[in-house]
Amino acid sequence: MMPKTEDFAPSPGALIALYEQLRAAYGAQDWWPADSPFEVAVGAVLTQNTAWTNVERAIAGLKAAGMLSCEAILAATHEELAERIRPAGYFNVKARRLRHLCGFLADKGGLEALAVLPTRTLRPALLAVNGIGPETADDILLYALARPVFVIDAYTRRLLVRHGLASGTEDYETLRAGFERALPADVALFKEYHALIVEHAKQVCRRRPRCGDCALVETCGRIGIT
DNA sequence: TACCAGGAGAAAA
DNA sequence: TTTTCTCATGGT
Repeated sequence: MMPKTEDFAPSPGALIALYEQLRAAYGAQDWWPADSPFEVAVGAVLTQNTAWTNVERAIAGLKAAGMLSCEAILAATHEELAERIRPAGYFNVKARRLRHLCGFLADKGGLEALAVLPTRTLRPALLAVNGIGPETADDILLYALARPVFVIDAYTRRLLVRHGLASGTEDYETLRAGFERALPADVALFKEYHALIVEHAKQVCRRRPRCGDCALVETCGRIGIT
C-alpha cells in the first residue's frame, strides 16, 4: 500500500525554524558516533529499542574481540557473537540480525559496493533483510551511505506531536515522506537534524526519565520552542 | 522494586 | 489487516 503522504505535510518554514532553534540550543552534533560506515551499520542494529550507552559497551566488546567486521561476525558462532553484544540487550535477537545484515553485505560485495546502487533500489533491498526495519535501514542509508533519507524515530514522533505538526498516528513512511518533501535533499542537514532531535530528547530525559508523552516541554521552553 | 528505552518480526485476533 | 506479544540489559 502506498504511504498516506497527505496526512503529514509540514511547511518547510516550520521544519527549518525548528531545526535552527535546536541547532542554536545544542550546536553541531557531527553524527553518527562511529569510526567507519560498517560500525554505523552495526550500531544501527544494536541500538534498536536500546539506549546508546548500552550500544557503546557492545561495540567496544566487538572491537576488543576483533569482531567488528563482516567476516568476523559471519565466522563467529551465535553464542560468541551474542556474548559480545550482551550489554546492548536482546542479544540473541540482535546476534541473528547482525548475521543477516552481514550475510547481505557479503553477498553484495561489502558496504562500499552498495555505493553504486540508487537509493530507490538499495532501500527496498535493505528492508528485505530480516531484522532491518525502516529506521535501521534509514540509519544505514543516511549515516553510512550518505543518502538523503530522513530518519524517523520515537523522539522525532514525540517532537512532532508536541509541536502540533503531527497527530502521532502517522506511520513511518508518512512521516519520512513529509520531511523529505518539505526539506531540501541535503545529507548534512538530515544527519544534523536527526542528531539534534536525539540530543534534545537526551537533555531532557537525563533529568526526567519518566516524563511520559510530554518529555520535551522543559527544554522546549528553555530554548524558545513552544 | 518497577518501569522505561532511538525496533522489528512473529503470532494471534 | 491490525493488534499483541516477545526479545533483555542498564539506568533511574
